[in-house]
Amino acid sequence: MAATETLTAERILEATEEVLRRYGPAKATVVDVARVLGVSHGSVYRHFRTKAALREAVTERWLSRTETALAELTAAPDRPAPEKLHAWFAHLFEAKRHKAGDDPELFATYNVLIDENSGVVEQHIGVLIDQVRSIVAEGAREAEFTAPDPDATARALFDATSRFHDPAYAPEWRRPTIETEFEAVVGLLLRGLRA
Amino acid sequence: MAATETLTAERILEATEEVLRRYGPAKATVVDVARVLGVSHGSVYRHFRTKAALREAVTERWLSRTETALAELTAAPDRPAPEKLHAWFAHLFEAKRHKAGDDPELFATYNVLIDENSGVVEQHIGVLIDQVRSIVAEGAREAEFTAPDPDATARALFDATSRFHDPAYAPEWRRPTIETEFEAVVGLLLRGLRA
DNA sequence: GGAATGACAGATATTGAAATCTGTCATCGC
DNA sequence: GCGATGACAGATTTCAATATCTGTCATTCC
Repeated sequence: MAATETLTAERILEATEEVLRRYGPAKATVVDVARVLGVSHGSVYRHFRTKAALREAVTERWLSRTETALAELTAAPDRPAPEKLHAWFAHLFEAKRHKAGDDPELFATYNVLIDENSGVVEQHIGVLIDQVRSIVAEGAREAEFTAPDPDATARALFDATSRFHDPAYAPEWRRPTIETEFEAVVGLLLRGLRA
Repeated sequence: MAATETLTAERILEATEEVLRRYGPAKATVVDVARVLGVSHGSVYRHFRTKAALREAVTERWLSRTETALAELTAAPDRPAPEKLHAWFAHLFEAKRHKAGDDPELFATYNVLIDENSGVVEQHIGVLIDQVRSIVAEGAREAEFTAPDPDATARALFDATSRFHDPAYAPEWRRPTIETEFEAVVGLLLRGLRA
């Protein structure tokens, strides 16, 4: 009713994302976020203890969208594990590349978090590796993969494909040959997994 | 005879390396280098057209030491290709890790070059990939490897092991589990190569 | 004659003062 | 009573003046 809806964490996150998109992580301030919401910056601090916590929450939400999309792929039934694993990495690569290209400022925010050693990124990687582990274990169960230690194998797969999902390589993702290079690496890894 | 030997490019490189080691790439100046040599900075410019060229020459020399050591390994006769490839990557990892740990300032200089998109680094990578290609081709000849396109395969191997030689990951090379992770990745790749 | 010098202009980096921002909290208003 | 406010202190960033550095070149010196 009132022109001012109640101030929720969700609304603050929305506004923060908008401000980050517009100004980037270097210029965005908590006062900017408060201004967008038409409140004082003190009110923002009622919901997020620090600016870093706010930044983390935005990134967490942003990363969880990728996690969810990949989780669906992971859970898909009746699909051979090798094909599934290939599709999973291709999708991850595509998602990261898309984010780097279309949301450069939010992507930069994500990189700030990496430098800060925030647990959010570590956790994100943990979730992703766990999805890989799940596909590897499935492949081993169906005797398509040899993987004595699915956990270590999943991590190895993730490490070996770093060039295609680690933000440090984002500038290289525009090269026209990058798709071919991706296929060469994933092809080699899948061969290595074969039972 | 004279207290002052003639000023050669080699002597300048030596002095530059010393200065870089002491002050790091951010603080080292051409005047510092000249002071170490007891000459005016104008004399340094007689041998190197710009400061960037000097920095490049130092790094090139530094990188070529690694290239030479690995070339010996590559050329070793009577050694199975899989074993050779494993040793090659282990040696590269060890060399890079050693440089990052023992020569942090020179390592930082190397990273400056990467940001400058200097051809020196690209060339270094080219030389390394060519060595890998040579081992892969040898393995294919001896029917130990399946590698329809040794060049693409070499690049894929290099890409897949980025985490263990790309300076961007240097901070991670202190983790105690890194060796295990290296072995997991290389093991998987060697399996993928097997004929 | 040819290498070395050092004064110089323009570019880059440093510094310190002023402005802005973060995070707190006593107070306000519903 | 409880969330919102805005004044405030300390931390951080910005900005402009100052200092240093890079790269050139006319001149010096062997």
